[in-house]
Amino acid sequence: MSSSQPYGDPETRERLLRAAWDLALEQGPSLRLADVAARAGVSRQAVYLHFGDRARLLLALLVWGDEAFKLGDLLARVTEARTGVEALDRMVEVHATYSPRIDALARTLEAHQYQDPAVAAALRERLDFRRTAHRAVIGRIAAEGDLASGWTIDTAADLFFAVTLPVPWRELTGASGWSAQQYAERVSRLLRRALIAHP
Amino acid sequence: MSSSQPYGDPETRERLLRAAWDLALEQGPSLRLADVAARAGVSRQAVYLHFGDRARLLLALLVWGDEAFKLGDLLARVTEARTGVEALDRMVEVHATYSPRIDALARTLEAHQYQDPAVAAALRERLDFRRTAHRAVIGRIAAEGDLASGWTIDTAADLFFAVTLPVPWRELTGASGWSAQQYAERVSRLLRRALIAHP
DNA sequence: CACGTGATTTACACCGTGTCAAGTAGACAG
DNA sequence: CTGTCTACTTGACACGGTGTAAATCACGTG
Repeated sequence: MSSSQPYGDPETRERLLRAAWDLALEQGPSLRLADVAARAGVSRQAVYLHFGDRARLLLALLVWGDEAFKLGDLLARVTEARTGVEALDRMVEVHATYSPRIDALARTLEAHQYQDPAVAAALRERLDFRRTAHRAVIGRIAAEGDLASGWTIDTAADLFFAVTLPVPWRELTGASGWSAQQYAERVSRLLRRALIAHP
Repeated sequence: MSSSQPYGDPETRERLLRAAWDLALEQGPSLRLADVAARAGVSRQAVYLHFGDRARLLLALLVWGDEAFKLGDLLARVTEARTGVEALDRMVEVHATYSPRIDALARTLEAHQYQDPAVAAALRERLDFRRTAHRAVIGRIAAEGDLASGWTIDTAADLFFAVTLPVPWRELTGASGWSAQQYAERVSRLLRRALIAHP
């Protein structure tokens, strides 16, 4: 049964998503569907009836997380910034606040992208969306005449995008022990000094 | 049987490692031990006799790759640089040339780190080694008085380390289409402008 | 030539995914 | 009260991959 045509009780679906989310947080990326079902208080087969297979459950979880954490509202704050440079700062802040929330799921998806082309495609699509958002910020900075010499919009945008990926965030806030605020400050400083004409 | 006490014919071991390497390159991170064995012309169980389990095969592969591609020689060029800033450039060049060579294996290890604590630990150790190497370069830059204001050695080193991780490299040279030379130039420029006092 | 030892194979148990068929409990209509 | 539709359960099973145990082979040595 496909997930595009929802099946079953929405309440059960919600319980399954919450259960999967909690388990991803607790037990990391080795998410067993039997555990998800048990946590939600339904049979393992109910998972298949609701989501079809593991990949679609994970993708539903991604959408569910974005809504639960209001990613749209966060991104709106970026476009509402008064200058491009301020938008850059705010974008880094979005990463600082949003990355920890979805990190457990992000790792789960990263782990499964190799075994499942559908997961890989969804992840690729998400990264491309992300790149576009960063490019828009850099484009605005360039339009305001604040892009430092030596960069094109594309190269600067790609660097902005790459530096703020989840993996570097994970290293800096994990192994390096940076707080969310420190991450935002230091990454913003790095990018401003390198990319902005008059920082 | 553990891999610390090598087992069996070294030639067979070498054939297995080559087979695993080739398969990682061809088929990506979903490396099946049966395929490795078939490619090497031995039974699947020979893999277990030589390496114990999947994790130890992958780790042996990592060491084998470092030797085959002379990682030590590349890193020596970094310490031989005449200035810290030149060492930074050379370190970025090392990533530009070395990352594509071991990318297939890196992805395989990244994919399995979640299922296998031994792989995760080995990867963590490698990242810590990498961080130390980057810290040494930044330390040298600071000693020469070229570290820009606003950074400590630790924060600058962590950023240097994080920006040059394999995942950002993969995005920039893959989805963004940068050549190895473009990667080296642009990442060096980013880091010099942000971290160096008089770039 | 028997023999032991190291190298390797054949056979098997296990775990998680995904599928299938049959059954059940409750809501709702006639 | 009967039928039927939905949501889910139960139990079984095939498959693919890992890791293990037992049997077999190759070969140098007495």
